[in-house]
Amino acid sequence: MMITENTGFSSPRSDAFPAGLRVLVVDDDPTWLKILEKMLKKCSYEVTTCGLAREALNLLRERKDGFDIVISDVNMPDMDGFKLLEHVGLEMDLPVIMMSVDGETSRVMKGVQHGACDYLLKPIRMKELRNIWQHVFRKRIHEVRDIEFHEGIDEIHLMKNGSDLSEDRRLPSGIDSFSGKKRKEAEKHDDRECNDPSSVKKARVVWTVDLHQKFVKAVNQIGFDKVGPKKILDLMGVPWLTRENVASHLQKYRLYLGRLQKEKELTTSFGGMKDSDISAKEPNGNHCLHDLVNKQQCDLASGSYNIQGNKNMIQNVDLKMHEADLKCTVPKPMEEPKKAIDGESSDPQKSSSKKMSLNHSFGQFDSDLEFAAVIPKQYPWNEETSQAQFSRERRPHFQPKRGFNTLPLTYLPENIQLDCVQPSSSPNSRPSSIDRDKLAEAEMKPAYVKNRSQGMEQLSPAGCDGDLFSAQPGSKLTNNQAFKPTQSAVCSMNNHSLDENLEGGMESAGRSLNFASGTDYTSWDENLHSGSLQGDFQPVSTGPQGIEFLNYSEPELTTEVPTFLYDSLKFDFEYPFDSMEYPVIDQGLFIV
DNA sequence: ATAGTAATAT
DNA sequence: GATATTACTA
Repeated sequence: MMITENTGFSSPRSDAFPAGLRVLVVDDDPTWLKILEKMLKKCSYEVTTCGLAREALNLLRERKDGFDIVISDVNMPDMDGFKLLEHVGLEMDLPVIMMSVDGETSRVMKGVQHGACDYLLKPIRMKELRNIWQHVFRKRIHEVRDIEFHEGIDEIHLMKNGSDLSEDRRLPSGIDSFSGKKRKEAEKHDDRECNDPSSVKKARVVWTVDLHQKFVKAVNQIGFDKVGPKKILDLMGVPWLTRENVASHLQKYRLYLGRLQKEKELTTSFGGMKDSDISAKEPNGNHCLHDLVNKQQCDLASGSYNIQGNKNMIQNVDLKMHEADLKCTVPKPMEEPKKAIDGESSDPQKSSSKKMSLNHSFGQFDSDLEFAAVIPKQYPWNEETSQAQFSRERRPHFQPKRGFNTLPLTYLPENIQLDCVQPSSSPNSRPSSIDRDKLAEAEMKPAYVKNRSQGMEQLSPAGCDGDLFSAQPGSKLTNNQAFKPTQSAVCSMNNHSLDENLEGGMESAGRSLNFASGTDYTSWDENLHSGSLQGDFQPVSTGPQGIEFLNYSEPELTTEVPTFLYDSLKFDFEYPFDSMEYPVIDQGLFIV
């Protein structure tokens, strides 16, 4: 399929983070080996450690294609790190990163001269390890660059993207070129290794449900008033994310929240108006909106469940809003101080009122929203692009030799479609408009709504949803997907969430999610929190993901939605399903 | 010098 | 529309 990549290169998605990159770490100090292994794994890399240089060399010789990059200490008893470097350079074209405790220029120089692609000073930080993959891709990049431009530019490009790696101790670009000598030769080899991943380019972060969940979680933990990209980034524990990525997402998130608020206000004050408007579009269940609005007004109301309702509302509103507010930065809601907010932690008041207010919505919505937000895109069926995204999201497997990368991409979409989507797909024929019209379909979703809270059910988005759906392809899926079982589960959850929301705004969101997801709530929660988990799970997920996905997906679909949700948390692949479940929400989330 | 945000570009 | 990047402020 073709994706609409801007890159002009052939390679489809360079976006994916190269999870699974096989790294060989060589250091005579077992402590460092352990530390590095841990850190690298956290970065989603596949790590092999080795205490002896000779042993490392043997390993490399045995498994010619077994590694993508080598990180070696300079000082080692059995063999000088430089020696190893030399051998590796001669016998294989693998990029080698040298490291040592001291940054003595002469040594660094030596490393560079011997072909090291980078030189790290020992207290090595995650930041520096995160982007070592760039060395692996550099060749490709070079190639690409040739196509595109001159050399220098590309490199710079890379550096930028990748980034941190070199930040601290990065060697001059020249160094890279050094190592480059072998690279040429190696290129052929590398090509194979790195092939699929395709060219490098920059990775465009796809905010999957999983990521967004982490994001929200982090936001909640930090406290709305205190949130900042950096803090969020740290809490999220996703190694390959940059502060900029988070900042960007945060912007979007705030925008979204702001919108929500605005809408709220509007609804509140002009509920009638909206209704009328809405009614105009969809006469049927708009009254719900009013009710919803009212509820929403209460911070609690906004609770996750409502979310759906909200979304609907929002969407409706959006339609209107768009024109005027879309960009308005103003939206920041200053309305309520957030009484509810305090619930969480932190002191709500200090920070800007606007934020606070937003926050409210944040937490609550987030949970729900998260799913919704990303999901739509993910669905492959929807668009080719979606596919691309999908793959990326899944993550970055770029493992050259491993087959899984391909797996997910290929089968995922199809399978999913078959199972879940199909209906939707067939629906292609049926236009969105139809969807709306079809209350029956709408009913599906509404089902949850009803279950949750009777009052809410009015909201049942049927009417509103229709719009939403129409708007986004994902919605279709959701509709189709909506299964009775799931719904029931959801409903129960929802109720809980509502209560909770009342108590503590933010948390409620998280909880609600959990509930929604069903069982594993805790586990996933943890995942979110602990970066380490992430790291572990991510990589793992990569390999198995595809497989698991298959297994899970089908069964779960039939059985229970909630399950996958959890799963999804653990394994990205599942998302699709999840998303399916929470269609409505999705749309609403980030509609912006 | 860094972090956050708004604005703008892709 | 989503995300990246830039520019500016604190």
